[in-house]
Amino acid sequence: MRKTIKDVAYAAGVSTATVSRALAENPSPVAEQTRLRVIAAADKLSYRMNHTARSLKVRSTMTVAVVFPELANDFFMDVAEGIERELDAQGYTMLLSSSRNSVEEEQKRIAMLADRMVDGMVIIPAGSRGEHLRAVAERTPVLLVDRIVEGPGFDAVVSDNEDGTRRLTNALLSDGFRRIAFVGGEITVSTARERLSGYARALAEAGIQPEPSWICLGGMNVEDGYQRMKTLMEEANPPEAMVAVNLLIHLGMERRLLDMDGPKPPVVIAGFDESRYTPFLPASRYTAFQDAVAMGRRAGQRIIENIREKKTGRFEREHSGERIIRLPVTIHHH
Amino acid sequence: MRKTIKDVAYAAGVSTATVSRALAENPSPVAEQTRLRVIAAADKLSYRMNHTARSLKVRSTMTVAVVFPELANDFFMDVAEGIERELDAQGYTMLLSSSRNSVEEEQKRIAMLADRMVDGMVIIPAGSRGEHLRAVAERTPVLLVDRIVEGPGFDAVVSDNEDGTRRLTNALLSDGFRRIAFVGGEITVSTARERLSGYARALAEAGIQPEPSWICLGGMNVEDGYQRMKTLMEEANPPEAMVAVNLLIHLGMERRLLDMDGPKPPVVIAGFDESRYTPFLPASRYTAFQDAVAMGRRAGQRIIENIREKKTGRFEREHSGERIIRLPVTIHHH
DNA sequence: CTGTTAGCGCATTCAA
DNA sequence: TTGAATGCGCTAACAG
Repeated sequence: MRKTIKDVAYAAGVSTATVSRALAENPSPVAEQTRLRVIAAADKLSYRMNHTARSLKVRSTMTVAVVFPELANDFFMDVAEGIERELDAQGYTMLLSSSRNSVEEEQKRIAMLADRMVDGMVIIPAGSRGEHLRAVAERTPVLLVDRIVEGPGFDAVVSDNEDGTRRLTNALLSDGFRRIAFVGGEITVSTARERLSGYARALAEAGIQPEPSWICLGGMNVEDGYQRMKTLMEEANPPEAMVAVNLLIHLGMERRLLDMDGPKPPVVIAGFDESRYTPFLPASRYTAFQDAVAMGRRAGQRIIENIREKKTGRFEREHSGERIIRLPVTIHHH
Repeated sequence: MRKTIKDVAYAAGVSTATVSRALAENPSPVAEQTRLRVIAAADKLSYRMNHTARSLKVRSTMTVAVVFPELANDFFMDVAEGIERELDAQGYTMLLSSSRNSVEEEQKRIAMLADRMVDGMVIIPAGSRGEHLRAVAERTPVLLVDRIVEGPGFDAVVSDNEDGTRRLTNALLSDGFRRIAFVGGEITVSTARERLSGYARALAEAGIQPEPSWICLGGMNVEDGYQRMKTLMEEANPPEAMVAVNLLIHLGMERRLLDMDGPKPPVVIAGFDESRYTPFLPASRYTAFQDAVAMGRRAGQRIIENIREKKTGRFEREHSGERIIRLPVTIHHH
């Protein structure tokens, strides 16, 4: 059997209360001498605290749950790395799970995690609405990352998406392109919406009226990018350049180009996000780089702050309005 | 405050024991009528079980910890997806964390997770030795994935790495290449070792004696691949083809090719693993595909079996010898 | 079929 | 500075 605090108490010739005090993080009133005796006994027995029992008692697990739409996604995992580093530095543990791009699944996960008494949650929401988050958010600090949901109430750490596509589009305009398409995503997802907005704004500022066929919305996967590029290039007068809403779409577009017979059309793509493979994508000219790890770190700090505020009771008061942190993006030329 | 079992008992006019029985997964002896009353009371109060309290009592958290060297890695995350799906289907929750490629960190993580009473652990070991795993493995089922450690004692789910590089090399040989290099990894990592072995075996079977400079070992990152390709191509009589130990190395090699001035040398690469970007890598001709999600699923099943065996006491007995599952790899041509 | 009782391992009153 | 007692929320004997 695993040793308990009782075993240590017996071995050190003190009470369990004293052991608890001696082994506590924050200095408790214990004579230095007894503390040493307790510690000696503890590691002679290789005692390890039962974290579950402690959690039940102190009503805190020192755990932060992270719920992302999927795991196998470079951007998300960089964010997760950032979060974990920050949490770890503060003594928290990260519990990472996937909502599989389903709001329903997300809701289940969150409920289950709340049952497990996680101290806080960091969520990249699968959908655009946040009703199902509200209930849990009343008891547990919740922080949104990357995407926000409709209506107020949630703190968030996101990128300045509109600025990103605006600058991407401006870069293309500076290069002399005028017929610029936007290959986007579901308008329900905040990032997709904001990025569309930045594109539209840049064109408007340049006095260009986009043709309806230039704006392609819908799914955000590789296949969607492939199909849209196909459709676009089959037009009588196809666009000369395009802005891709994310890496998956971008990749799909490039793959379509790769699959085309005959001479490749000289289209140019400016897309959100980049990866180690970006140098190999022939049409890629500009990318809007989001520092995902940094975003994760900010999120980690933020959720810990919220957890602490809640503990000290300042939570309710200061949370009248939500705080949204917008991180800048960097435009890279290739 | 959150409702407890006591509140439900009071509302339903029964004892807490009855509530516990009525709400239990596995059918307990409760009159259907009282069960209904309890359930009604429970969701009128929107009661949710305190999972921590339950865990303390039943000494099981229904949680499996997964410790990987890093999170931002496509292969690992596909494995994680597979594990999670399987665990989820069986009612388990996955706790994912990173050892940051450090054995020391791995040990800390594992100890911490053991404190949290996880029911089992799935580990991709950061190092080649397993001493630090042994202690925890005596109390908690441990399963290795992708990589194995020295000495016996651990169940594992891995790929048939040797077969993979052997077939990769044979494919290159069939194409007429004779001067084939192996750009590998740390010999301490089992995958790297096994893959080297497959390459060497294929050459030996073909009666070819590799030149010493063809076998490049060491780090397994993009930069390492870059450097090695550079060195190889600076030789007087460089190899015509190469086998890459993994995707990162492969990528580094391609990048070096990309950076070279003048006409590109006509080298061909056969590498382990593939990604959505593989079609864009100019030198890539063959890949050895590992179904990472399937590997994860097998790992998930396996660890759950071990957990159940342990519970039923069969654990110690049947675990005299370890069981290593080797999954086949598929060779793809590009 | 149901209630009573007794802990799981720990932190924290309250006294001493 | 220390110990004894209490209970976090739940389940599992053991009676009835």
